[in-house]
Amino acid sequence: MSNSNIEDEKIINRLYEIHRRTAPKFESCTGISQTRLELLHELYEVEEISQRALQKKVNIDHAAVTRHLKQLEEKGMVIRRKNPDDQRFTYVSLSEEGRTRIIHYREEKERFISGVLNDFSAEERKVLLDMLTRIQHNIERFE
Amino acid sequence: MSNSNIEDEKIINRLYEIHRRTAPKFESCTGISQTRLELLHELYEVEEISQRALQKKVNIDHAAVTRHLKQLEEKGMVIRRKNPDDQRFTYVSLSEEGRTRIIHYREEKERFISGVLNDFSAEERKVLLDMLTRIQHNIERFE
DNA sequence: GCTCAATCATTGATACGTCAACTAATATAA
DNA sequence: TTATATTAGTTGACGTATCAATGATTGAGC
Repeated sequence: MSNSNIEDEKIINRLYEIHRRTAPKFESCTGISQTRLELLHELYEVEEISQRALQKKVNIDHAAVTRHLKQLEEKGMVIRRKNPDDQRFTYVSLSEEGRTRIIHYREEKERFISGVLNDFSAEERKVLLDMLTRIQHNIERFE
Repeated sequence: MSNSNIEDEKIINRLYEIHRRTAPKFESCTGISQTRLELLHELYEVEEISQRALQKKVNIDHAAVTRHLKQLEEKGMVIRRKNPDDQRFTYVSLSEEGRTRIIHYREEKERFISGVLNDFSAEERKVLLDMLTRIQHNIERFE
């Protein structure tokens, strides 16, 4: 196992560990999970959207989207209705309550992110985002 | 929601998405999950170690460690035995088969990592690892 | 020596992601 | 128009992480 790759390995391991340790703290800080907030945020930006289109935006599995939205509906955060013109589609929108509460969530998220990146200069943030984007592309190209 | 934070938000979202998309591909490429390979790798480096010490090294929850080791034991990859001098401790070691098979896993992991970082210069890798390490520290300091 | 605290391991409940199988509705093409 | 394919959504099975509760063993203080 060559020497240079030990460092590369650390990169991959760090990426994994960062995720594992971020997820619970994100939720305890903001009061909502990252994925759910992302869903709400997409809904915040539109009037109404089909589940399918929403799923494409957040890019997680259909099944997960269905379950999240079902629970968000139970909590009164979102509203779902079938498209009368094509009953296959379910349209989703933020409820009034959802639209109110997301503001608070987003503020907490901002604070959380500020903490995570607090010692990063603007330039560093740019470089980091660029690198992560490249990694993401590299991963897509597998198989 | 201020403008600069949109970019910061992308960083956090990328980190999350990278993990989500890496995990399944890592496993399909190498034939084993990242966490399990990490466990095996720690075992590879020692003769025998207590579950507790192993857990501290890989830094995931006790419960997860127990379950992984139980399954790895069922597959004949590791051997577990109680410490006769202190029955609270369970010692774990790689079986012969485990010791053989990890070599292949590690090779595949190396290939995987090479793909993920293929367009990164040595300098970039260094910078990236440094940044990720800083992020990790920042996350630890929460709450 | 006996009780209480500490430590390791296990198990249960929960959360969230994947894939695969299925249902329902619509589009296509013979 | 009727059979077939496609598309959206749901559900089930599974993997793996977390936290909380429990069991078992050992250590410490009285």
